Amino acid sequence: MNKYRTHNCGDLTKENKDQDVVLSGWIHKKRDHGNLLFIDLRDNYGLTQCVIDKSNKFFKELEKTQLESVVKITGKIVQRSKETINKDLKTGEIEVNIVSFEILGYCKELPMPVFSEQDYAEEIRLKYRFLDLRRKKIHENIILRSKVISFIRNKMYELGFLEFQTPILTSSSPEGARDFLVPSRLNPGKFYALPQAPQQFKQLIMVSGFDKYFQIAPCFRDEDARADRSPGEFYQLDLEMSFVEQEDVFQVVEKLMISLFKKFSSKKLLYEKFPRISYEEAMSKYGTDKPDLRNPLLINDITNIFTREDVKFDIFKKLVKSGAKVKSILTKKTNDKPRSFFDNVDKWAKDQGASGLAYFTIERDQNLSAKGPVGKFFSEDSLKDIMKITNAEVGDSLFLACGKIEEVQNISSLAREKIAKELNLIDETKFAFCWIVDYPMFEKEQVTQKIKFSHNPFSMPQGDIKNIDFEKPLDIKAYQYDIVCNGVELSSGAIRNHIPELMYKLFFIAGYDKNQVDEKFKGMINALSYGAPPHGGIAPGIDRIVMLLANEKNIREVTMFPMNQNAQDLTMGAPSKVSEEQLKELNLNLKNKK
RNA sequence: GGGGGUGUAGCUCAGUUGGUUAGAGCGAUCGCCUGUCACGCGAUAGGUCGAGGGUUCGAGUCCCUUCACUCCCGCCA
Repeated sequence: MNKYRTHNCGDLTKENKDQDVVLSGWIHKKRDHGNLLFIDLRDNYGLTQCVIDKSNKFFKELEKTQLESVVKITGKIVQRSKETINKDLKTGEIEVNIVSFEILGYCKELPMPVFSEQDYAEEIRLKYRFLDLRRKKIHENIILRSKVISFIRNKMYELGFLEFQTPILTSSSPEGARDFLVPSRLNPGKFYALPQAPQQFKQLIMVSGFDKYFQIAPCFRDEDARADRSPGEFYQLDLEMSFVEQEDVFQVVEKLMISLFKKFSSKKLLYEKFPRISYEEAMSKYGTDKPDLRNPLLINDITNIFTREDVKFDIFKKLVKSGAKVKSILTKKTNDKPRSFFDNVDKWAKDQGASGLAYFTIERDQNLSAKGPVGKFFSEDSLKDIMKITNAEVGDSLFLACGKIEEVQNISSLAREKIAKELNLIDETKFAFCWIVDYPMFEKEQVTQKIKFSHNPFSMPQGDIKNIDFEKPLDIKAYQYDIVCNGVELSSGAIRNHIPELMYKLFFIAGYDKNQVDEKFKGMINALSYGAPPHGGIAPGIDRIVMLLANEKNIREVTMFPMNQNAQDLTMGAPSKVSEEQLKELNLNLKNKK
């Protein structure tokens, strides 16, 4: 028999009554009646109420034992009387009559309570992460994460994929995020980099003939944090497949996501075949390439309205003349909304750095008219045209943003989200997946006006490879795609360019000659020259998937030992100083010694 | 690098227009209590009001500087 327990704290029921049991766990809560003491004993599996009274010689000692101490309790199961049953507890029909107990791990006074559903400052939570992780919600999130990863592994094997590890110490890559560097002792003055993603390795795996690869891969990027982005490290479900087209990748990912989200959430999937939306369409309808399709609001371009003689909205007309665009967001049946609703949205837009949002509501007496501060600028005819473009009806309202195309897309995308929230239009019980496809291969850099890769330089351009018009690089689309769920970008992926000659041509457009490409991507280009299969893949973010499933807004709620915003691990005290000896061995000198 | 928010007891927070000795709940300690499950009741301890400087007769409160945490922009092929 195990020395510490015969059962865990989650599995005793009235079936076990009269049995002698041993339980070990944490003292979750005490209810001390002076001569009678209830103890909720907790372990990973649940809570069990244990009782002791003053006739027991251990009573005084147990009464004084701190919460969160680890104890071993020996006792007998008794069935609770009907009035004392706790229906909220799996083990609520029984309790353990304590015979003896022993402290296995003493607990000092707690810096933060474990028994509480209150929110605490991140600082204290991260410093005492081991205590924080005992708390119910996050404990369950972490267990969920483990189950999700295990499910993904099984499913990927089922779909014919093999998991391979790729190096953690690798070479610094010239493009992309900032690298984490690791000095090499044996190669003084040289550095390894931690992989930003196993991108080149997974392509090499395809060239090596393994056909279908996946990995729950750690990725390291030295960039600033966000609520949904850990500083430093995160995990991807990295996958790559040979002899596939874009749709083949979609099939695999849809199968995985649908089964995963059905298993781990009670929320319904809005689409079982994820809509394919072109980048262009997404930008024009939603103002972003990560649209939340639960949000029914649509954006329309009504720039042309402001070239009409019978529209007198001079501020917008002037801007339009100098190249500005006007985007509208339609809200249905909002004529009964108070003025403050509209003004708050306008004020919010100004807080976002935009010049604000004009608005009016369409009414009809004898004639059509626009009500609102700028309503008077629109003729009846112009309103009819607006209604045609936007599908607006009498009683609906329109919010208008005007400015440079990038700015107006940005603010209308944010406004779409904001207004939907205000009007409570987002169905929180649904998951809405979609694919964003047909990304442009190149884009013009704002400042320098230079042509550069818009996403992954290794992506395959669309169309007949022999007939690509390299003279018009901005027209070239790539087999490059994103998967988005509820407005969260889960991943980018692509069919890769496995033809070195084509790669040189594309890199030339972005300003790299052959020698530079050979130098920068030595391993890749070389490998592709020895018989590379057509291949492609994607790498959905594990952390964000778990966030969606756990209904959390912050990635630290699904990460066991996250770093804070300054990329410090408060539990372990990382990063930390190192000794002179270590630096010397690595051939390093610190420039600014403190 | 920039912008916003927060910082008061171990924890979560209140603290009015600048005004006497800075409060509450939880936790801790002590006492009472044999059916609780957020047990109850009573008492005690616990504060560099993030730090520094300034204005003022007087600063938790106003001003300046600074630090920490957090959210956002930049960044994240």
